[in-house]
Order: sequence, then C-alpha cells, then structure tokens
Amino acid sequence: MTDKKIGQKIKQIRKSWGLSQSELAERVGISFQQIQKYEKGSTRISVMRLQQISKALGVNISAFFEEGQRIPKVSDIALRYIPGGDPLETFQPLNKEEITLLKLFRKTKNKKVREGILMQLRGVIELINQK
Amino acid sequence: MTDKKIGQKIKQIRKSWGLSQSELAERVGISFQQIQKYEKGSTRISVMRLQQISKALGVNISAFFEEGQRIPKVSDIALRYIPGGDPLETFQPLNKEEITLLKLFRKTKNKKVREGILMQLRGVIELINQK
DNA sequence: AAAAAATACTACTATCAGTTGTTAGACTTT
DNA sequence: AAAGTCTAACAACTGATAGTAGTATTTTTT
Repeated sequence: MTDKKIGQKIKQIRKSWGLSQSELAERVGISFQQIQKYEKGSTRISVMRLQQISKALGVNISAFFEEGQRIPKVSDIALRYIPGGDPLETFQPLNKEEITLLKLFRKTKNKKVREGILMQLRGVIELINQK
Repeated sequence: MTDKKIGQKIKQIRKSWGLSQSELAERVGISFQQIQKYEKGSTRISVMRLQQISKALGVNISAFFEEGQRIPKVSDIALRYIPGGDPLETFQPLNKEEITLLKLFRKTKNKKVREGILMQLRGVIELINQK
C-alpha cells in the first residue's frame, strides 16, 4: 500500500530524468532487479534506501510522501475533538478526553492550583486502587 | 547513522506525548522490544513502519527527516483541520507537569471516574475565574 | 524498601531484501 | 530478417536481519 505508492513515485521520478532501472541501480549501488521490486512495491523500502534513492534522483526525500495535500497552517489547526466528524487520517496521539483534560488544565495559570489538581488526582487514583 | 537519528526522534516525540515504549508499540502493533531497536537505531526502519509510527505519534512523517533536534512544531502535528475552529495559539509540546497529569489520568480505567475528574476540573476553573 | 513499571540486553527464528539467472519485447544495425 | 543492444518483468535461491520472547537492570511509584 504505502510501498506501492512510493514505488510508483520512484518510477515516475526516475523516468522524468530519463534514467533506466539499471542506471538508477548503479547510482544506488544495488541490482536493477531490486529497483524493480521497489517500483513494483513487492519489497519493503527501508528509510535508508529511500534516502539513497532520493539522493540518486536528486530530490528531497519528502517528495515521496507528498500527495498534493495541503499542509494546514498553524493558525488553521485547532486542538479539538469533533464527534461524528470525518475519521481522522492520522491516529490521534491524544484522545478526546485527554485533549479536554489538557485544555482545562492549561486554563489554570496558577502554579499552586495546578499542583493541587495533580495531588488530588493522585489521591483519587489511590482511593480507587485500594478498593 | 540515518536510523539512529530517526530513532532518537522517535524517542523524543514519544516522550513528549508521555507515552511508554509499550504504549507506542501497542499502537503500532509490534513488540516494545522492536520499538527499542528502532530508537536505538539497531534495526533498519522501513518506510511503512515509520509511517505507522508517525501516525501513532500524531506527527507528519517529514518530522523525522528534518535536521536538528527540534521539538515538533504545530505544523508537524497531524490534527484535524477545523474551518473556523479555535485556532490553537500556543500549542507547546507537553511539558513535564502535563505529562504527569496525562499519565495519572490514564491510570484511571473507569470511565465514570474520568468523567468525574473532568467535571470537577471544570468546577475548579470556574471558581478561580470568578474570584 | 519492596513492588511495579519502564527500559535495556540477549538469543533465537522466520521472513524477506537482495542477488543471480532467465525470458521477452522494442529498437537499432547490418 | 537475423543478429546485437537495451530495457524491464519474473522466478528461484540465500544470507542477512526484522521481529519475537525471555531475562536482567534500571527507574518510578507506593
């Protein structure tokens, strides 16, 4: 899936330079058959290899990951969970609850209060675990 | 060389979210020992894996290729784009206090309790702001 | 201080990245 | 039109290593 897409991109860029599989292979230092496998996506490409290939093709490695999707600007990004929204392409490191928690926590500017919240939370957990 | 740098980045970002190796491993679907190898750089990371890891960490894959060990910027963090949503003025990576908070919060497996904590937190903040 | 969690290290195995060999089409050249 | 050249697809084999499980050690929590 991923490797296939990247393979296609390799092929595309290679051809745009008018290079044969053999020529690219030589630059990278592997067999042209292996290049074939990369392009077909039948072999997993390691990050190192992709970097070598990038170099050999004279493009930045990030070229292989772009899909023409615009990268949202900082000001566009909101840390908010939207129930029923489109499934998020990427996995969210923090779930809804955790995000809510963080946002609330960040609202308290007072250091003592924050510390108090943590202490209290510890207490709650202790209580629960005892039961 | 390359893998080592990327490994360090994985570790750095993982920690910035307050995740353990096991937690990350679970999200990616591999053993935590393998995550260790990635972080140590003793195993070559395939592009696919790195993409999975990127997702699990909620950052764009390109974050791993940029030079310098900078902390991920907002633009690296893959969150949902919300037209007209609250712009996130100051999303710093989680600081130590916040990581502590998160870890504590994650310890409470009971849903009701978690909800209670949030409600209470809301109450506290309301109180403070009134004063 | 002891229990638990997180990380580090070791050893093994199954997988697969990479090689070689072969075949076939598409162009030239003679 | 046959013989040489260039390119790419495919198969079979093998050595390297990605990934796992198990154990040890360090760090954190209680």
